Amino acid sequence: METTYSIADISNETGLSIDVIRYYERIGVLPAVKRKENGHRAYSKSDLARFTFITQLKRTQMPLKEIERYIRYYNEGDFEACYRTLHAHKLGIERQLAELHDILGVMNYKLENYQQLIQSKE
Amino acid sequence: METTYSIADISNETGLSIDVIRYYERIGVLPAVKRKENGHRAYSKSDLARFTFITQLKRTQMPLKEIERYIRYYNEGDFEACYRTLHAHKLGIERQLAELHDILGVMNYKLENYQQLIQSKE
DNA sequence: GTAATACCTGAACCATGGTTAAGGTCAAGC
DNA sequence: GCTTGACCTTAACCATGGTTCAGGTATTAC
Repeated sequence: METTYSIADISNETGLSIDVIRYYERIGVLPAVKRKENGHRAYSKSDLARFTFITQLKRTQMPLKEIERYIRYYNEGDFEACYRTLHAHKLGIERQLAELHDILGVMNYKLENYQQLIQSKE
Repeated sequence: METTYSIADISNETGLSIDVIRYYERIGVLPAVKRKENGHRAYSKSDLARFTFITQLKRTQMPLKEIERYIRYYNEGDFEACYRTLHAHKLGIERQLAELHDILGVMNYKLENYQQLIQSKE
């Protein structure tokens, strides 16, 4: 009664294209998984959970190399390294959030200027 | 009494490397500026202000092509297009902020797990 | 005069993150 | 038995965003 997922299922769940999933596996970002007799990849539930988290890391602009390193630490059981990597990355995201927030302010100011410019021309 | 800035000054103010400034000029992202008699670029105060804003856009991951398009609209006096471009981009940033925020939540959860794992091993 | 500094140009090179193409296997439905 | 669909592999190709190199000019400092 083991549920397995095809590569297309994983693509649907994670939003990655099928080609990208194979590419990530090739470069070591997504771990290789079991195959069915016909050679097709058969993903387990825990594979899916892992992949979901990895794609979340990717959405935060974590470079593939760093994701790969993180995965490696995890596979080696070096959870302190996992912690450190994740924590450092989190600080980076927080800095980025703060910066984006500031820039939004600048953009709002510019947008107002443009609005006035446009209205005064009508 | 016109203040001008060298390319090194602009590099210091914007955080872009000198090479990148020349590269951006080449691909049309940063407008070309006046030269001194010796051929060196002489940036004005308004150039600096523009470049600062452009580098802010870049920090929000706006692609160089889109920045270039925005600059073009501006030079053509098409402020409505400027407005639209900026506004659309702003919505994108807001979506990204929301997503990053969610993922931070996931990361905090993971970090806690790792902490417990690490402490239980000590 | 010569060295160091600051800039200039054009062109080659590079890293990252994919995408596409060519050719093949396997199972299901008609 | 043949087409369709889902998957497979290897390898070439591509876009973006730079970086580096080679060779040259002008200014200042000694």
